[in-house]
Amino acid sequence: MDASTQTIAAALLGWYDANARTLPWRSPPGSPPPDPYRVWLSEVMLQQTTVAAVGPYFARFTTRWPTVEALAAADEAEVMAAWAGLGYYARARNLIACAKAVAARGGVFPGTEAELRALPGLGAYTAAAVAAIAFEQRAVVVDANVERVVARLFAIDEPLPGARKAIRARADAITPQSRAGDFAQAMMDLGSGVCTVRAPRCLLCPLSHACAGRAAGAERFPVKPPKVAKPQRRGRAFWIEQDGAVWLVRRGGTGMLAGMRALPDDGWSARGDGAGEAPLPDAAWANGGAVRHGFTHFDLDLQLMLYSGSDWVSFPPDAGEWWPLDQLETAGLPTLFAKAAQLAMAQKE
DNA sequence: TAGTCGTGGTG
DNA sequence: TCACCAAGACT
Repeated sequence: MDASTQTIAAALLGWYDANARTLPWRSPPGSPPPDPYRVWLSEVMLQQTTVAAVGPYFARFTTRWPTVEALAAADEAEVMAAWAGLGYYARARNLIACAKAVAARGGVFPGTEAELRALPGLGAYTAAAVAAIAFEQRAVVVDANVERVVARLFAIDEPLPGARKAIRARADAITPQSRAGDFAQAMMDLGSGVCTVRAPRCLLCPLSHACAGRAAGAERFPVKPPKVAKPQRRGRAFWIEQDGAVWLVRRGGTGMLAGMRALPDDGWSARGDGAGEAPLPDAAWANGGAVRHGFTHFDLDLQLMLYSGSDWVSFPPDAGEWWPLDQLETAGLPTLFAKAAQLAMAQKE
C-alpha cells in the first residue's frame, strides 16, 4: 500500500470516528463487533433497500426471532408475511434457507468470506460485509456506495458495468489491513450522506483533497449505460368475499412475489397482456377499479374485479384460504395486493 | 452476461 | 410529476 492509499483510509476512518451514524445493527467505531446474526440480517434487509425502510423490519424480526436458531425454527409463512412490504421476496426465501443451514451447524455463522459466500442469499457484497463487520476480517466490500465513491475518487470514465473490475481493484487498494469493517461502513456512510448520487457535498468530504473526479464534476461518476424504457403490462386480480372473509392464495414458484399471500389473478406476471383467465369465467364480475404499480422492469395496470355472485360456495378451484377482513393487515400481502385490498375495502362503504 | 426481482424516498 | 435508484443475488 502506498502513501496516498494509506492517507485515504486514515482520513476516512478519522471522519468515521467522529461522524458514524448510529444504527440498530451497528457497533460504535472501534468497539467490538455486533452479533453476526444481526449483521447478517441487516445486510440482507439492506440489499437494494434504504436504511429508513429497513429500520422497523429489523426491529420486528429481532424481537420476534432473537437468534438465527429461532428464525430457523419459525413457521415459513410467518417469516414471509413479516417480510411483506420490504420487496425482493427471494431474499426472504433465501433468509429462511440460510438460517436453517446455520442452525444445522450449531447456530454459529462461519467466520470467513469464502464460507459465508456459500450460504444462500449471500453474494460477493454481503459475504464481504459480514466477514468484515462481524468477524473483523479484511474483505473488500463493494456496494453501490463504494462504486460511486471509488469511481469519483479515481475519476473512472468507463461506464458500468464494465468499470466494476477497475473499481474493485481500486477499492482493494484503499482497504486497510485492520478496521476493514469500519472502513466499509465509513464508505457507505460517506456515500449515503456526503458523496450522494445527486448534489454531492464535496465541501464536507474528508476525501475531497484526494478526489480526482471532483474537478470534472463528481456527479458525472460513475458513468452509467443508457436506460431502457419500462414496458406497460395489464392484468386482473379478483376479490372474492364471503362472510366477512376474502379468498387469498399463496403464490408458488420462484418468480414474482413467490411465496407471498395474494389475491387470485389472471396470470399477469407471466403474460402481461391482460388476456389471462379469471378463476370463475362464468361468474358475474363487477369492475372494482384499477391499481397502478411500478415494478423494477415493468409498470402494471391491475384491474380489480369484484365477485358479486352468491353461488360460489364450491369455489375455490385451487388451494387458498379464507382470510378475515378485520385481520387483513396480518396476511402479509405484498404492496401491490395491499393496494388492491384497500381499493376493495373502500368500496364497501 | 443480461434479465429478473419490489418498494418507497427524493430532487 | 416522474425519472432515478438504494448496504444485490441469482440464473
